[in-house]
Amino acid sequence: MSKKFSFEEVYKVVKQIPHGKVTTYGAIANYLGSGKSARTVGWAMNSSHQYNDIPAHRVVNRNGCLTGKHHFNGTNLMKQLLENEGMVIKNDQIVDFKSFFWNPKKGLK
DNA sequence: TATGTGACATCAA
DNA sequence: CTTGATGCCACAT
Repeated sequence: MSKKFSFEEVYKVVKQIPHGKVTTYGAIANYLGSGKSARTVGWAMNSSHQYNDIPAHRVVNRNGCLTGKHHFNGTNLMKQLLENEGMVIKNDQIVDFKSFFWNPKKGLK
């Protein structure tokens, strides 16, 4: 049941991420119907730079690693934002990531 | 129309 | 446990 999706769909989901929670590219892709298009989701984030309502810092890879921090303003901006949301970052990785994980299927229902 | 790309995910050794 | 290689899909040129 593979389904196609647009970047706009990705943005919509990312914008729905609750404060203090995070999700993964794969989860978004799976929620949109294409579990194998996680890369495309990441690419959508890349384009999200031209927007200002996309909390891309709440989207990380499956390991909870801040993969996209290099694409932010500098280096520690993403980390600061996540810490500001109430989580702890260690070695560019979210501590107890699964506890902060937010599933789009449950969140949006 | 075809080719290249990328902030991932998963498997094998 | 760590590292390397492969598959995958939507978008830009």
